Amino acid sequence: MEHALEQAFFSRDTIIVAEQLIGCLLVRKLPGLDRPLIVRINETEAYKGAEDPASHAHRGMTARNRAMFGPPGRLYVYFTYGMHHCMNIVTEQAGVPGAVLLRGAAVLSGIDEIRKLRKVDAKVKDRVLLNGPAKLTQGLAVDLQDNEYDVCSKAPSGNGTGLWILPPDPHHYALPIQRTGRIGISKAQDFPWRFVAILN
DNA sequence: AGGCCGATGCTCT
DNA sequence: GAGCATCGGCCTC
Repeated sequence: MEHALEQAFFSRDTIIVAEQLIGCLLVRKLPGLDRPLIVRINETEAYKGAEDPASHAHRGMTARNRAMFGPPGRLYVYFTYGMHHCMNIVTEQAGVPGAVLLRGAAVLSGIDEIRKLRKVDAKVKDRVLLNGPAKLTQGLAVDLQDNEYDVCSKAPSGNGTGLWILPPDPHHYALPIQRTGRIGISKAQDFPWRFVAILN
């Protein structure tokens, strides 16, 4: 394994982290799989604290959003709509809420296992397998058990579970990035805090 | 290609 | 009790 992104990467302004996570590789190790699942992040959104009306942390810390106030580099996973999970990487510094929602990715390795986890039939195209925040968590088997997991901790050896992030592949051209308003929210839709890789 | 809607249960007021 | 950082199916254009 190459060296994963360290805490210093995440301990910065949430918007910077959201933009720089585009093109990074998300690596997921699952029990019983000899090879990790690897995807390239292509859509993110930044969420902050009191100044962000759309953020779970807008009105302070609660049992659910506690991870957003903790140290950077950990996961903030929450359950929504009675059936879906969404995953964030915590940013800023301990005591200052912030997180980047991972909204979409392209599969680089482990396509068969990811298709199985997504429970899709053979007609579904690779391109749409992980193009949504709840599809991403389902396809990588991330749920509330992973809340507050430290993505900067050492990857597990053997057949344990782990998750970490690698910088963009240096052999790959940098992806052009589009910046837009966040989607799926009812407040602060004008904040341009969503980043999307322009593919092809 | 895009809009509407139901599913389904937790969180916060 | 209302709303939800969603998804997939079904409908119309």
